[in-house]
Amino acid sequence: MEVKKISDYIWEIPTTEKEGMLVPARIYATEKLLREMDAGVFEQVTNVACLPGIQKYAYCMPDGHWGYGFPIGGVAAFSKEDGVISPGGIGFDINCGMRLIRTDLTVGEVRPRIRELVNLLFEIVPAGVGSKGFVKLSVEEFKQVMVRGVDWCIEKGYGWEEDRERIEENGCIEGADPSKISEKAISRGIAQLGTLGSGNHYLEIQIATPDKIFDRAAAKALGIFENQALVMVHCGSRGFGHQVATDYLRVFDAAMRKYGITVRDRELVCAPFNSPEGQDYFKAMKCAANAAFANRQVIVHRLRQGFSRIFGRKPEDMGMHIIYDVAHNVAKLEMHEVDGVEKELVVHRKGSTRCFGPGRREVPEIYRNIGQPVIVGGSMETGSYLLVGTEKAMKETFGSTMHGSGRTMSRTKAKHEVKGSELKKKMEEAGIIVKAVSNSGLAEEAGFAYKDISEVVETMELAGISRKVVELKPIGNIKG
DNA sequence: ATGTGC
Repeated sequence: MEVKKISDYIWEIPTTEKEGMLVPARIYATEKLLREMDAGVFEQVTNVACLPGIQKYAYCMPDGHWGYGFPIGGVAAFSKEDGVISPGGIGFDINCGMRLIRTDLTVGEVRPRIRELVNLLFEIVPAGVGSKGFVKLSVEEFKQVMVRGVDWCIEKGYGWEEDRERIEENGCIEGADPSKISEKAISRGIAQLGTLGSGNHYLEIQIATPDKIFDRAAAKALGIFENQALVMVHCGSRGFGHQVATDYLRVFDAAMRKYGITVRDRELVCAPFNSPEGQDYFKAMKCAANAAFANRQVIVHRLRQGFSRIFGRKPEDMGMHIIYDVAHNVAKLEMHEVDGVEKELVVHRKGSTRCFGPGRREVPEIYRNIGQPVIVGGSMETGSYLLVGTEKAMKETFGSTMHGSGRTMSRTKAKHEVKGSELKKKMEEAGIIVKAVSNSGLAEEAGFAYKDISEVVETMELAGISRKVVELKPIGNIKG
């Protein structure tokens, strides 16, 4: 495939490369990361460029890799009037996302208690496939969670009033409609509030590395200081979102025939955004997104309790404020400029993060002059980053950046490369105390199975899309 | 990612 170099960090595949491409495809990467990308990325991103109503470019971020229909690391914006919505552009785990919680504690206070802390958090935050949460809900209450998200949690005592504004969409996307949710999705999701899940989902105790605070002013505004302990949470909507995606893939199969849409790959199944089917999925997707925000909220509530038990102080006396919460698997209606005209677009981000620049009204007032916080999770061995969005991102990528490091090795291969028990020992020697539901699950997440997070983050920094604030290093990890 | 294949 012909890949044109636009800059040191942007590569373009022209519309002449594939029949039916409506816009060019753009990949953000260094030359090295581009070379390492699997062939699936090029195939998939150019397939996406063929979807009806796509605007400007089909994008892939530097952490991109092969996914269901769309690449993971993908961004695609569609016209609200004559574009589509596609579950494959959002992902099965609807509103999979990251949340970062600060503390006033230092590494000196936390490290001596880390094993105790990891053991307790593992006990009070259920993890693993099929795990059940501690919150018992009636069907009516679960529907309230779908509609009200974090607001419901705060009302029930699972959080603080201030938490709301420190979450993308304030933890509640308007317009969720539980009548668009199947019985099966309800039965899968009803007992899962406050659970971590499995795969690459985790809860991690991290330290703000002193020589890795890149922007002092932004760090201060975000409540970051040298040697500070923080907690990062990575999880989504569990079996509930998965079932919503499954349900609507089936609905959309029929809708495609009805509306005469053809796609290059069956996994790109979609429906016109304005069709009844498209709107039903959008409303159901919002239910799952709100349930995921609520899931992370209940987890935060429990980890505040856990810290309290270990350190003998109230969470509010330890400064356990949420820094921010980002969704990296979701579609949203947003205003963006296309050919000099402000338009409302259906922006799909799948394994990519919104990174709005300073001044946008969607950015919480407390952060409005530094830009939207972006939480990027690396592998459990390497570390993570807190970034902020830029004005340039608004112009170039519909205000979007990467979401993590991105896999380079299959789960199966990773498991053959290292034994979970050995990896655990190696991590503990390196100062990371880990407690996982399964050892084989741990091996799948080994650092060598992922791209170098620093290189991925640096790419978007040099491209001017997101700016580094601080690098965070793990000292404790709880894994499903 | 996922009651880890329908």
